[in-house]
Amino acid sequence: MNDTLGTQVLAHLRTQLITGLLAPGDKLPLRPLALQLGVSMQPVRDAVSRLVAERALEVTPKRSVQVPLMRLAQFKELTTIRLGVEGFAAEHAAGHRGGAERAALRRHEAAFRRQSQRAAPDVDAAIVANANLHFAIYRAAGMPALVGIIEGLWLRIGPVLNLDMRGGTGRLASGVAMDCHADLLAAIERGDAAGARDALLEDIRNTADFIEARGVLPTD
Amino acid sequence: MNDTLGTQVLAHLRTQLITGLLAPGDKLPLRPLALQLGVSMQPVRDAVSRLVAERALEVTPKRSVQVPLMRLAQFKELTTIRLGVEGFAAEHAAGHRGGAERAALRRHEAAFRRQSQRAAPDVDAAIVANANLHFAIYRAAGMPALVGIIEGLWLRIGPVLNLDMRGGTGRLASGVAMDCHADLLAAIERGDAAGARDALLEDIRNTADFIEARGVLPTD
DNA sequence: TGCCCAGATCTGTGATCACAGTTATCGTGC
DNA sequence: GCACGATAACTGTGATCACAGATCTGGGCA
Repeated sequence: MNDTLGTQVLAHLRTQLITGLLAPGDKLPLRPLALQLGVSMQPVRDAVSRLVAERALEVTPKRSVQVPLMRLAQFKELTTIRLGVEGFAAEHAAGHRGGAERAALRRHEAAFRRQSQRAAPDVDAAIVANANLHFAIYRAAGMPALVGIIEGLWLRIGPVLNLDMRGGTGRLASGVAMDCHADLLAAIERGDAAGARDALLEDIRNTADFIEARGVLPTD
Repeated sequence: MNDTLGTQVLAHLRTQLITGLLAPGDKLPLRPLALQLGVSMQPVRDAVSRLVAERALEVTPKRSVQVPLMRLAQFKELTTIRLGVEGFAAEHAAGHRGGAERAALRRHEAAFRRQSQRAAPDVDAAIVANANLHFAIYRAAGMPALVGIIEGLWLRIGPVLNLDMRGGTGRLASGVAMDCHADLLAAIERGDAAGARDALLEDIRNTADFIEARGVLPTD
């Protein structure tokens, strides 16, 4: 049942959104999209409809589907929510210690660190490793519904965050994310809920501050 | 643009879910539903598709759409998430004090109290007043995206909570919810973020404990 | 050369049909 | 009377057409 065409189209669009391959403002007309993916319009309608429900896409009053533009205020709001919700998840993840997940955590952290330290980082690989690390932690909280909520947040903020990283602004090389990840893992491994939360909050805040400082988000 | 048929069907189904008129396990076949609402299958497909995206409905492997059954573990998980997310919203609502919203808050609280104190409460009115009160608070936090997340949580847990209340189990008459609401409003009016959070958490916990004690949720 | 208005083309929405798979029902055989 | 099997009705999914409204394009006028 998960292999319907609509579901496949959905997965395709989700990864494009989260990895920043689709930028805010990009139009997604149904018919050309269907043609490009080799399916009829109906599965595309289903997938787009679901993403519109999660506000990962929007249909404008002018009858066109696009990746929502994000104003600075909305970015700050989503960041505040992320601090609350993802911080909450990190606390619980540290509480549960993530048993079997520990190895995966270390693997993703190493993958991200490897890209950060390279002279010419593979941005795609870094983005994927970062997402894998974060979601491995969130899953360790043992609350699938919470992971779903966080996925919704990433779906909305992903185009902004990763479009920026993809632009090659050198944030990766700064290594601040790397340090946060190290603190985060250490806190989780010693079962320090408050420490894990704080490390994660710093990671989120650093990223958000960097984006905001670039001043590319419209203010009105 | 908001007045498409699909959006109208969506609104109809949402209220039915939140108010407990649709119970877990209820089937929602597209064709009969379309016939009943006097529209074609397509708008119903759109609406159902969006609710499936929010996990407020699910399509079984056997090809039928239904309100998801909820196991005790899932109920507890959703309750934990509500404690985290709605508590977070209450904190921020108290921080912002909710200026213009204060009057609305008191009005909804009064409406709920009125029904609770009646010998024969109007369950529908009480459910609506309770929802209005909670969401007026969440809106006061000034984060629309957060309100959307909480709506998603209520959409999933509403069928369980309000189906129970609708069953006439006398929880309304006990007056515990009433007391929590009073504490909650008092805390918000004096700008006490921690107090507002605690009062809300107690409200959520009381409700959840009551449902769990009834033992109607399957454990496997 | 610059502006504006019509027609062509594109947009999402709604409706309808075909199809494969499931479920229910009813008749048949024991 | 009961179990079983075929068939009919129903399920969501995919495809396609019609339609109203927005957008783009190109030609004609000032």
